[in-house]
Amino acid sequence: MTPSDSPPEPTDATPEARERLLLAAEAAFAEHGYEGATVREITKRAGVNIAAVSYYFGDKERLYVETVKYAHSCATGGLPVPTPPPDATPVQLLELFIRELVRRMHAPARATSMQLVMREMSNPGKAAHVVVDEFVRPMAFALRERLRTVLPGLDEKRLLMTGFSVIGQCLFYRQNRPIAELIFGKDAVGVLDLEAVSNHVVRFTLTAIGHPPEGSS
Amino acid sequence: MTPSDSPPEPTDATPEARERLLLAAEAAFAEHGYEGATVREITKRAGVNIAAVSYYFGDKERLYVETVKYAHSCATGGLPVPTPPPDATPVQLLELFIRELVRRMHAPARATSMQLVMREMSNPGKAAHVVVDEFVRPMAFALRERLRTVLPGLDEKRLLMTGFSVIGQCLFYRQNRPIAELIFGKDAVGVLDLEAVSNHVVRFTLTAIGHPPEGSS
DNA sequence: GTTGATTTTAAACAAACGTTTCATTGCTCT
DNA sequence: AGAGCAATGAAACGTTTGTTTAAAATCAAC
Repeated sequence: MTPSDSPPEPTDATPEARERLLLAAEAAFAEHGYEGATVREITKRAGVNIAAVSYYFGDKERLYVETVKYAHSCATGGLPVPTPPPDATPVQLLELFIRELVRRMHAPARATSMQLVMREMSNPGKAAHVVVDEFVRPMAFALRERLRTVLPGLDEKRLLMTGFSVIGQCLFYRQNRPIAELIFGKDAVGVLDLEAVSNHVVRFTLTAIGHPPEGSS
Repeated sequence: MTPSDSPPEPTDATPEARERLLLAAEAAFAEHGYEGATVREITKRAGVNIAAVSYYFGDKERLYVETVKYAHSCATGGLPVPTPPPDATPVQLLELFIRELVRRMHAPARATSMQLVMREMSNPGKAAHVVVDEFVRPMAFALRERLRTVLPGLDEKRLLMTGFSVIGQCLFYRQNRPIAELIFGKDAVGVLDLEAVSNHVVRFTLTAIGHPPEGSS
């Protein structure tokens, strides 16, 4: 009958309707959440018939999971963990890692993708473990190992919290920018671009762990 | 007919049905969000008739706004901004402020209240500006002023980002605990209680801004 | 040009949604 | 007791939801 219940397979000859559906679903789910977004709105925005979601994905929930995966692959651009240059001190490695972290959070091109992924992370559903397994956990573990190298002898508990301090700083600008703009004004927050933020987080973090950068005023 | 469109007034003789409705709505909205929670589920959990939401609040949206306000007042316990002791150095004032911030984020008794408020903050809707105006903005401004006292001469941009670094650390444990548990295990994150977190955030922050506490190993 | 599979379409489905109606209850005054 | 008002109850309202149906359209292969 139809390739509905099991995905039509990434046979690489996937029709373009499927892709447009994913694109529209990404925007809708990112903006209104799973329950807030309707399949009618999604299919309308994608320019396909409403039955297409059943045809290509089976139902709304499987469309959502596939959309989160799709958004995640778009947001990360395929890069797993940033590859460090061979000759670099542990502190420099940590700094590069933080800059990469901030870059991924900010990347304006993939804003909606990131927004959807973040939404799923705030309220972990059936698609969360996929993103965690193949993206977040490797990043978190890599950060912890780099911190461990810089801070040998620190107990696991404080090591974990130090990592959370780094991630917390980075996540803030992604998760709470609307509120920050509501408090301090759109202009005041708008000037905090990628470079300003990453410079600040690097300086703040390195100073906090006892390895202040050179020109730390 | 009924006191529906305008609230029945806090005549202090408010019936107990209204309160139960708010309580049930708080839990439902916190767990499933605005669109995900249904008035049937709420009224069922509250043990009242479905028409009660129309009778007491007019419609679902006004119930939601009132619930967020209610949750906010519950979460903050009525305290506006922590009152500092008269004899305290600027750094001590900042430390006390951070500890208060962490305490408010953690407070397990008001967990659902805080969860609902945070959910509204992540996706600002019609109830966000109320919470921002009478709770978040005063806190944010107070934090900035205390940072300004400790760090005189720092330009506004970096002052803002320093505040975001503090808030970002505190928010992390509230907004991303489920994901953190998914990554590192429930046990590893569970041991990070209020005291451990506030001690860490204080030490991390004070060190980062060049005022390390005494016993900073 | 016809066959057969794949994709798209319009229409309909039952279920759940928020909301309203109206009758009924409980209570307080006179 | 009876009138007036606040509160509750059961049932239905019209929409919108996700999903399905079956016919029409598109396309490749023979």
